[in-house]
Amino acid sequence: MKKEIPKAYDPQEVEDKIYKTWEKSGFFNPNSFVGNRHTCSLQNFSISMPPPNATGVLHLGHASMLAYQDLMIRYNRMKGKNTLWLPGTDHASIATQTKVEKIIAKEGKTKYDLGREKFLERVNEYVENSKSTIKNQTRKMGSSCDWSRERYTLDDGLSRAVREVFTKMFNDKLIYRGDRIVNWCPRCESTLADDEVEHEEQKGKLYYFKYDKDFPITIATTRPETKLGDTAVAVNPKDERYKKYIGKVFEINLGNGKHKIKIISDREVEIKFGTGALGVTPAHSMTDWEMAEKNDLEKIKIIGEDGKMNENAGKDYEGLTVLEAREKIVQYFEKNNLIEKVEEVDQSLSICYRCDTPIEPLPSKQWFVAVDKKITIGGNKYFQNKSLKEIALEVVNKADEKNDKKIEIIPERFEKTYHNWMENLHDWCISRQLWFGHRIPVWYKNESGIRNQESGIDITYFVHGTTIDNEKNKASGHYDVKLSKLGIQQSKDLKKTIENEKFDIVFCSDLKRAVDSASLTFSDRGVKIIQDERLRECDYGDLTQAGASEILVIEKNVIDKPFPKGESYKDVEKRIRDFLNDLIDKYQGKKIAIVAHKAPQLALDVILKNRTWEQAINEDWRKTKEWQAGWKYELNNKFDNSSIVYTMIPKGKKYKNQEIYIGTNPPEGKNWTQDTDTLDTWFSSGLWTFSTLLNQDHEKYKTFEDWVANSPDLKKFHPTSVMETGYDILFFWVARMILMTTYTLGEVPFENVYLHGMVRDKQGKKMSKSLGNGIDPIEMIEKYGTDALRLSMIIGSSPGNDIKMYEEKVEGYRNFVNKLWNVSRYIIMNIDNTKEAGLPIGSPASDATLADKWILNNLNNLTKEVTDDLNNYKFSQAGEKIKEFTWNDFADWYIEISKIEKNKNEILNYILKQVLILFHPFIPFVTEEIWKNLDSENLLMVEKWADRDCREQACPFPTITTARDFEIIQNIIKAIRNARAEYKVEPGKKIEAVIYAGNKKEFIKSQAHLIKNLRTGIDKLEIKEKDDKIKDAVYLVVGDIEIYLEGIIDKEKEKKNLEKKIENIEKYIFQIKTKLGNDDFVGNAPREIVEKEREKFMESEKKIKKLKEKIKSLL
RNA sequence: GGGCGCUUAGCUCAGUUGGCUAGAGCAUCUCGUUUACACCGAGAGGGUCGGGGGUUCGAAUCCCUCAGCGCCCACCA
Repeated sequence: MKKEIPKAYDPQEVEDKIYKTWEKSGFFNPNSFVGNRHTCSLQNFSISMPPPNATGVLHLGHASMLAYQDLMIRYNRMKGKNTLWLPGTDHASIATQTKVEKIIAKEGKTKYDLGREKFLERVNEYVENSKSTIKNQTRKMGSSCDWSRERYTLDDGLSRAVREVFTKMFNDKLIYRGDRIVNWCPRCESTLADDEVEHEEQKGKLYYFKYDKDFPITIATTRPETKLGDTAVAVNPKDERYKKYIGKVFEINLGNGKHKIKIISDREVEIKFGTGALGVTPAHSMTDWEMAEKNDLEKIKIIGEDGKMNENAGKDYEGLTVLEAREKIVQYFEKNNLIEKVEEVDQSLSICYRCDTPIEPLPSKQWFVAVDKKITIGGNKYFQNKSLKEIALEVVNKADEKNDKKIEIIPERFEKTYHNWMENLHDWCISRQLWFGHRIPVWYKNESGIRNQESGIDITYFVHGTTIDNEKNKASGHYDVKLSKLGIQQSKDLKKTIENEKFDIVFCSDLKRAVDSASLTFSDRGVKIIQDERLRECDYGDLTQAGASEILVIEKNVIDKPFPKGESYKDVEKRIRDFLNDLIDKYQGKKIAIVAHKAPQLALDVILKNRTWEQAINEDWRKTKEWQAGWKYELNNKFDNSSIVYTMIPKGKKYKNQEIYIGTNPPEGKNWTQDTDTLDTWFSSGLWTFSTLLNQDHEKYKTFEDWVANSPDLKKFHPTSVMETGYDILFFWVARMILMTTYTLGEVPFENVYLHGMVRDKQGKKMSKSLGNGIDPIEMIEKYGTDALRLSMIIGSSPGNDIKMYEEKVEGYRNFVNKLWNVSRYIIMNIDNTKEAGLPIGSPASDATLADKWILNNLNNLTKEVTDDLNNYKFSQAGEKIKEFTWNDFADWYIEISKIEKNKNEILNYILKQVLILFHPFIPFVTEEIWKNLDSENLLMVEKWADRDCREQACPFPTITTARDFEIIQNIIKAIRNARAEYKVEPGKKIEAVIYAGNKKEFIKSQAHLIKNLRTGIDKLEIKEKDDKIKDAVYLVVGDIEIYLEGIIDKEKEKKNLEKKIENIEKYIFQIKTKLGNDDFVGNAPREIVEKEREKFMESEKKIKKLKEKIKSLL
């Protein structure tokens, strides 16, 4: 006994240490791994780790993905391949932004309160945090990925790749900007791609109604509120009821002004549904939009981006939420007796896949990727007058044998799913109105320096009422001062003046005079007043409270240079610009009132009216002089009291007229502003396999082509070997990578796709926080160890099928890991020579026992089968086989035998090592730790794989196939044990046995030591050739061998036993008899099969004869 | 509406191209302190392979059909 080894394996004690050893070795990085290459071919093997979202923590889904990938990586590394596993994280724009929004909501804030910049700071802070959590947890799983190559989708290099590809696609006319109906999530305030919309079955009401009394057709709808935007009614052309109306136009009024309804025909309309007539709402339904396109109908947008009805819906509805509007219009219909009936129906509701908010289809101007446009790209073998969709279909097509670079999906059935999805793919909307993500590399020329917006925002600016300071001609700056009596009156007057004006929202500066004016003017109007400190008066610093006359003189001097301790007009301009950009982000198409001060108003002149500061000040002076009384303006005729109306961007201004620049870097020159939209997360994820392999010092390369050509990793590791991921993101991600990569590089992103299933709970339900049925992988690791967790996810699962997880399962594998540990503990503690297997080849051959040959033979078969299985992605089978071998053959039989036969150090050591090698990719920690305890020089992680390809000598011992022979001995032993249990022989009691072995006598004799000593409790064993007399003993038959156990017989029991055995065998014989009696079977079945049946028949006949004889003798 | 998958022991699953009396783990029951391991060992019971039909000498396996469950896609207002 040389070493003290703990009785039980303690994963907590070893895992972190082992991981550190691996990391330190540098072997995660293929550049520094030279380990065992000499025996195997120098192929490359690479996997891009599907980037976990930079949000939250690792869940079981990640754990299973990591287990599979690490398994493949470790296997291939041991095979001697140049192996790279590249880790990273995805910024996951919408998921992350939603998450951070929720966090700041708890602080009572919205993203607008923070502003774009500050909000993004918060997001990045959050991302950094969860990134490090995820990284640590990835390590906990034992992942042997190359951390030196870790990437993040928002890295500099990866971001450039995004801009490069966007630009390239734009130049190839694959990206265009279109005014189309899109999926809009009112909560995220962003568009969504078609597949980011989920459908939920819901009960809904189907209303049957007429637009008005004179309208001849009843239509049915589940969304009455959208009827305010109807411009047609569609009927099936074959529908006799409505044929006469087709082409006619009716004028209706739903209370939002008159509009025309044209009766059109469309084959898509189902005659049997509802009334067979469909109200067409072009702006708010995907189907209707297409009909409108075909029929050239007007598209009236009545629902805004905030999910509320807009002015097109009419005065009664404007500002109402969709549901409020629904109620209201139903009331209207009821009042006017227009409703025929209301039906309960099941409908599918579209919701956002990130926040479950109902989706509004809206027309909007967005960026799209054209998937059906055929293009030709020089040097790209795929794109020769082909579309993205066509190539994506071609590349995943088993039937197409000619295609040399095709992608194989495992399991195969998902290729069908993929095709089905791809064939139905529409142009992909890639712009998002999110803040977090890659800004779209598009710049607009705009004199104001503010992003152009088509829908426009109306700003009505009110300077606050006269204050006490005003009356004294004092400059107030940031000093809080009260309104004078006049000021209060002015504000009240203004309230009356603008009585009929509707504002969506009011902003005021947070200084008292502005707050008071605003609340006097806008009280009781049901409009929200928001204070914003960016609207404050210019801070005049030391001049605050000085006489105004002085300010007037030197006002122009404050343009660039602040007064001491104050700020300049340029500073004011800056904060106002900032404020306006916020408005643009949130208040598209809204009418806004601002109540603030003079300087901010001048800044608006500068920004929106394109004045210089000098001009603005001069104009202001003129006005002031003209009217003498300080703070009244009448620049716009609309109001007669201190107001100015700005329309930030005129409505309907077309982008065609606008100068636009698309490129990787910002354009030269002034007044370019970048589009504030960001790109769909999946756009950057689509580049993941190659953007991560591009050189990170990208600045060196001026062109993209140059950059690509000078990235050695890309050459070496791309296409990646396997893409391992869950089937749930086949479309989101896998499909997009195929689209984007074949287009950009002219090669596929990966050669194989391995899809694993979803991890579910014991009942097969999805794990979720709300159900509380989730299992935390880290908790499992702490309790049972990483290896146990890994095994419990790999064994018993098949590709593409969901896997059920529960704690007992992990516990079971923990037990196995401990068993392996104890196997090694026994061997190490009992073996003198554990040094490297410089095993003298052939030396133990001469005295190799049957058991030796049997176990070695089994090990050889195991090695071959496991290698085959792993090559064919049959991970579960491979793992199960090793486990079975280890536990059953090795531990339960062979080690026990070694205690009897002795001197098996070399073989025990050899088998243990082979098992460790085979098992390492599955359970890296415990195997590495045992390996270390064997005083090995190298890490197991880089040990050569166990099969013939990697080792000169797969097995140093001669192995003859004697499996059958050993099984005879096993069966004899099992039969004796069985009988002992059945006859309740006391454990300690020794028994005597006689075996009649016929011509196997000598063979059985040679193994008598095993029969005696392997828990059979046999004291005296006689082995004879022929059954000379039947003794008064328990009788057993194993094949053609008969066994008598003496001294334990209970005649009644023995009789029953034998009878039962006879019964069973008779049943069996009957089956074989009918088979053999069937001429068709004998004539048609393969000879071997028939022969086997005959053998079985004869054997059973013999057996039954013997048993019958035995029964007779008992009587 | 279209497509896909699943249904094998009480539970979780194996079962390769049809061919050894359909297997394993957990659970149950009976024994057990033997040079590692009770996170263990020795044994036992438990299944008309969802139902029905077909192809075949032979079906858990291939085909059809029905039922139940689950998933994905789709513009049923």
